[in-house]
Amino acid sequence: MSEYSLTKIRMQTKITSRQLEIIDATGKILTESGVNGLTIKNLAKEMQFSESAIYRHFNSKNEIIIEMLHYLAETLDDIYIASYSHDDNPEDKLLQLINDKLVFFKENPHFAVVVFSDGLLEDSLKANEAIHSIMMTKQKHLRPIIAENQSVDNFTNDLSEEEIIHLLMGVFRLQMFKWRISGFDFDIVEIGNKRLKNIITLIKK
Amino acid sequence: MSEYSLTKIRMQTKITSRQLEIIDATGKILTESGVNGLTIKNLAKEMQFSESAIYRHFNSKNEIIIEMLHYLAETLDDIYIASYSHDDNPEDKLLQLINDKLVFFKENPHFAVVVFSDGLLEDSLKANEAIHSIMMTKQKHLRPIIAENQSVDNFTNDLSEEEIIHLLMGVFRLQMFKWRISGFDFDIVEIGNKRLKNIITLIKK
DNA sequence: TATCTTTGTGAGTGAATATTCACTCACAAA
DNA sequence: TTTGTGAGTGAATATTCACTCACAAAGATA
Repeated sequence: MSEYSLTKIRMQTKITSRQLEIIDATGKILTESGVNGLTIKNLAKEMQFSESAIYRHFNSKNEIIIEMLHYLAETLDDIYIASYSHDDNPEDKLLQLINDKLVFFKENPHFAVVVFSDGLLEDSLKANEAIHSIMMTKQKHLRPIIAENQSVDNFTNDLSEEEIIHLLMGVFRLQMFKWRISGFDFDIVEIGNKRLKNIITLIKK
Repeated sequence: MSEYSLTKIRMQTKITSRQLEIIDATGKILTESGVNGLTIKNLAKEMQFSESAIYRHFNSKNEIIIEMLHYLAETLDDIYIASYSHDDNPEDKLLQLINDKLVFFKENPHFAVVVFSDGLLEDSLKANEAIHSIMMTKQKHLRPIIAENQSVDNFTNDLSEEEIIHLLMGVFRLQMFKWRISGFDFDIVEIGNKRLKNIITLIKK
């Protein structure tokens, strides 16, 4: 395997375990109290140490958010890679990919919040960048699977690859949004998989 | 001030022209600087008068946001009502409805931001309520049109009414999101209508 | 003319905010 | 034994926040 295999080139933003804890706490606060609740004070309270200690691990509040988005992007990339199998038929590949992603969000609901909260940063440039990168990651993994399904005539060619991806992402984003504003009240894995089946019903030849 | 906002009882929250200007400015700021950029100071700067003058027209910052959401909900409702025609065939009704909505957002891009920004308020109760109401409004108008299309066998019955609506809303929300982070760089009416055609291709019998 | 009413202002206020400061302290390497 | 370090602390900082209030200009009204 080449050292420069596409999927592996993301640089290891080495994150300490403490930093990860803080990122988790950030997510938790965002989940419970929204954007305005995310203050260093609340973060310190959640971490059960002083406000100043936060700055031992991050240079600024913005950095925390950006690091969180990067971490999420990397983690999702890993999930997509892990769920990839050469053996399955292309439709099962899609089912597997989506299911794994749903399970991840079920287990880490606070990340569901972050994906939708734009306007998190004053300097929205870097945030948009990070959010964009998350969307691109998903697209990167989805694209070949859709293409394969189309080429074996399992999915329709009435819509382009890109259009089908948009459809999928739109439906899932909305479902995640509903999940979130419901207070994570239902089983996102179950409902999410149902939505996928719905779409497959439509795009299957 | 009693708020019995069942679907039909839209009380005329009489809004002055000055208030509307402030609401517009609010949307503009949200678009450009995100949630954290929305301060009374910035609002005053945008309005080109003093901070205290804002309080001549609204009692609090929260009130501005809530009033903005109400105004948006009412305006959208009006648009839906205006676009409704008894004569058209059910598919054209859908095309018309979506097109009118797209045109509205094209002309008022800053409102496109608001729809996605939850966590706008600390006291998120009323805001979430308002956002929920906007989504319900759309659903209220979409539902009978979808149902009619299904009942005349123009749209598939493989998916329920609700599932088709979810599909539509998901696809449009994502498209609006892309529009927004692109800096409103493309013609949302054109692309949006294309997306609708895509979906119709799939759900048409 | 005299007096409301509306809409603006400038100068404040206390609270909250992110960030910095000087400082401990346990621990480990030299 | 000395020295360096990572990880914590409480107090202090400057800034920003939403909001208040006494006051003024200008119409409308009486």
